[in-house]
Amino acid sequence: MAEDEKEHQQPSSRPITITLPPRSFTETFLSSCPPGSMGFSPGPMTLLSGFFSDSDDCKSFSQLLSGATASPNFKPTDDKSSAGDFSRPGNLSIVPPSPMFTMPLGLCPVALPDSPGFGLFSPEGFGMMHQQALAQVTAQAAQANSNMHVQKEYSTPAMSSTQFLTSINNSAAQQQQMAGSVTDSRVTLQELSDTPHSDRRSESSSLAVDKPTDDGYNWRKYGQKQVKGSEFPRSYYKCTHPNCPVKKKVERSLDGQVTEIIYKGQHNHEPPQPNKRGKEGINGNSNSQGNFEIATLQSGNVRKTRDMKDQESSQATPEHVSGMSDSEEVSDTETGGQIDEKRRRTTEVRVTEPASSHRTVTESRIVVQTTSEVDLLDDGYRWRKRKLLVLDRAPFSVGEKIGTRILFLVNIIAVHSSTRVGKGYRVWKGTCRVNLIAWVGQVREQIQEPACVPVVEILIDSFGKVLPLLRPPLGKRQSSRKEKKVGIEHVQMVVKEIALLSPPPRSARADEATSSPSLSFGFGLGLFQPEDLFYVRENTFNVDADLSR
DNA sequence: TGCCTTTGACCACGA
DNA sequence: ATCGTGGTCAAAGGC
Repeated sequence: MAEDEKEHQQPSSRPITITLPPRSFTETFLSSCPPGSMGFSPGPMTLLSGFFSDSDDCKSFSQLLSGATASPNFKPTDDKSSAGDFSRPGNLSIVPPSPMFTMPLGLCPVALPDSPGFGLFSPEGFGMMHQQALAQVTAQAAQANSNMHVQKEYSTPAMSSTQFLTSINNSAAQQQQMAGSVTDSRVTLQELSDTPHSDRRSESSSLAVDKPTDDGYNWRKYGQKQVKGSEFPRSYYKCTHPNCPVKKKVERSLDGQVTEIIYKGQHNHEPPQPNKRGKEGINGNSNSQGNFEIATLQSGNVRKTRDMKDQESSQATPEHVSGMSDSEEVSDTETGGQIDEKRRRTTEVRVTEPASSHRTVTESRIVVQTTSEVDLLDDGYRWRKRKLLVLDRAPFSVGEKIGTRILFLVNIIAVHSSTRVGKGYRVWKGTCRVNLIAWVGQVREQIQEPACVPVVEILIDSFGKVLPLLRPPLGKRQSSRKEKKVGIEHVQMVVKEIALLSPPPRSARADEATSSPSLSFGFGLGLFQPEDLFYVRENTFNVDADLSR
């Protein structure tokens, strides 16, 4: 890179956004999925709506929330018995599982392949799905598809969700996630849950700045260039698999944060096994980034690029995710190497800057990663951008079916207090802006261990990547065979709408955001309802201090 | 030794 | 035809 270019590089201040698929797609997708059959995590809010379609048609996020809170089953969790020793702030409401929709246990949204609505997880297209999905963001997201068929695919050795997530995580996180929250969780869930947090932490910390995000595939960098209009250099990667045409462009800020990822093409192979992957694939950093990517993909952030306009090839691509008509059959008979790249249909999963804070779910972009800089959005408040948050799923012990649980990934904008409720767990009280991801976690069996219910740990490495902590406090874990990890269907949603429902406190006002020394920002994940206030001190995320076990 | 990154040069495309 | 820009190549070097 030229020196002058380097000089132009500035610390990252660009948030990562995810481009969501057109609403029409999600709607179509949702409508095609029978209630209760969704086994993946929806991505965009519209997907979430779809989940509720059996009881409510296409409700807005707010409506959904309202519905959730209004549910007969809903009530603030003031019963500590349901939360173990959690000292949950009074206004930190926990939304009881709702019967609105159910999901098969163990299904991981993101990894579910072969969804009618999403071609991403088709056996042949899974790889690409993964990446795209990554793009969609795991944590966030996306996750996709969903039906029993998907479940079946999901369980196959070739692409178990765990593997998928693992590869992704190994390379990254869900938040990604938020978008990071984004997660294909399947992978991470298991892998991460089996990995000591401390280890993960260290791994994450070692992430090389210029390593491509780990999305389960191996990449070779073949170029880097300073692109006009972008303050960060763009790196070009090719999938190292022979004849695989997939490429991706990654833009990173100087501090290594991914600001944009664009995938092109479709893998014509399955992700390499974890043990065969490059170093990158197994380090924590990769994980967090991978999650991010996954999240992105899951969120359905696949969009056609300008290249698509003249690409007539019918090669299978994740276009289903991007809103292509189901009728658009894709024949995956050509390999990337055999196809002129310029002729191939290109699908990009892009993470770009968010536009307006008022954008709704129907809009195509979601912020999945941000920097710590304070940005003035157009909603009258000043918000501090945070980093990618990728979460997988929460640990649940299961008992009898109780319904659906909704988890929202929230962006804490002002922390009033945080209470440590057991080792590794903390309940935050504050004002949140759920502008990143929303997850829908479905718990079909009654939670036997209250401590596992309401709180989802969040681990953030030194790079600001959020890694999912999937296990309940060790002391509360149940070794019983009855204990299962219930996959939380990840739904990437634009939750800004929630912020509107719950105006930021004065402390969050733009005029105070930068002047108030007590103002902190962070991420939190929890059961949420519009009026809830979540406060998290930024230092709450200090892994060493709060998440060590 | 193989794989990967770096990086300047080159190419294609559109205005 | 020229220029700007994005994307790719490929030699050199690093790990």
